[in-house]
Amino acid sequence: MENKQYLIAEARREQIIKAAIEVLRETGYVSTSLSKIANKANISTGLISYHFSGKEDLINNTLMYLVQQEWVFIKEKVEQKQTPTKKLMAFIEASLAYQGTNRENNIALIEIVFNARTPDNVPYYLIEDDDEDLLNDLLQEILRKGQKSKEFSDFHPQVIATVIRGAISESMLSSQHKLTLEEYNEKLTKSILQMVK
Amino acid sequence: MENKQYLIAEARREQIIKAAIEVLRETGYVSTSLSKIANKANISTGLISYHFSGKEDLINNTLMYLVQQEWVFIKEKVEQKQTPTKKLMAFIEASLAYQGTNRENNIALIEIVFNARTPDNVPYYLIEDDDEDLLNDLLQEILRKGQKSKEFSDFHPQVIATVIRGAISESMLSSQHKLTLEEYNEKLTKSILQMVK
DNA sequence: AATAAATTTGATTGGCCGTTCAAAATAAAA
DNA sequence: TTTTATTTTGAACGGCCAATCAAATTTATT
Repeated sequence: MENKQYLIAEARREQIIKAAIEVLRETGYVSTSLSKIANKANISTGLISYHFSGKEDLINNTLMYLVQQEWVFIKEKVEQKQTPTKKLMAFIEASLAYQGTNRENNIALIEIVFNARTPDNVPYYLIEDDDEDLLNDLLQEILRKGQKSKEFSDFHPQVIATVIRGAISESMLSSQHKLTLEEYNEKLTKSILQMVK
Repeated sequence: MENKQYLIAEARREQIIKAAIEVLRETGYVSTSLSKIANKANISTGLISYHFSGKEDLINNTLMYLVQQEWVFIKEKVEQKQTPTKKLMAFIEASLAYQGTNRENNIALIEIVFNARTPDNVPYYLIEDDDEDLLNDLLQEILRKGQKSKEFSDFHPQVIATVIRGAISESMLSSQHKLTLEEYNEKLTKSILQMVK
């Protein structure tokens, strides 16, 4: 026991969030309880209630943490490229890469999005967060600029954005193709470009 | 109270399944309990346990019922068309139409797929049911035949199938585009054809 | 009509849940 | 050091859950 036994609040909050992510992946949302999270983090249950106003608050903070992680990773990769075509390719590659290397985070995110509901009982997966979906905005901006520069053909940007993001999400779930991440990325990118060019 | 008070077993089972679908949509998987389902169906909780071996059994039967409903609907529409291109268009249109007109069923299906886990704790959404995913098989067959007849270009059928199904799933969730079902179907089909031709 | 089989009820049981809170431990401030 | 603020514990509470089962009701058979 050489660790500092008490961490300041912010570090403790992050520790709890990380424990929540682990438990979400291991047992699923339905079986995720505060006592399991507390156990995973080696703290008492009461401490979670001290740092978060309740289970819902903890879940929401965990979701924000997960969304932020993915956003930062993908945004950075996209910004390194200059042309819309290259940015689009970077977007796809980075999305697949993030899902490949942060599988635990992605599963936790799925568990939350498809389970949590607002106080008035609306599932998170049906919420239209027009202003909060940063990845969607980024992708749409790439598509629009590509159309302006004539690299891309004339299509409805939101529809194509939906197709691309659907393809990325689906590929995380269905591993029915027996391809490596690189092979899959190459084939997916080729088809998407065929569609937008 | 003019209904027959007692139904035979098969009818009772279906009644319970339909009540389960309603409760799943209204309250979400997490809050779905046998007593709520019993209440919705105006029967006692014990009766559910009499007709199903447990909650898990009921959920699995509900899932099979939902998958079957969608499968029959789409399969029929596809079989009415002759060429791979027309079959593909019918597949997309029927998938979107089913989701549009059976929203309650689709939400219940999502709630189950993203929550239920096998006894050894594998989420349903990660199971690779190679032999059980009839819709995937149907779509792949269409794509392969289209390649044989030279209507479609040379691509990896499973990858494209994943893209198409992802686009369809995603479109149910993200209604960020403000298009009608018909408009969306038209634009989506156009883009998909651009990709496979 | 009498008996057997199938169906339905509803109360009960034991278990896990999220939250609360007084008391203890630690850290910070004076 | 003394005092105050922050952090942590762990037990206790009320609530809902899935499952069980004996008793009651209805249907089928003889």
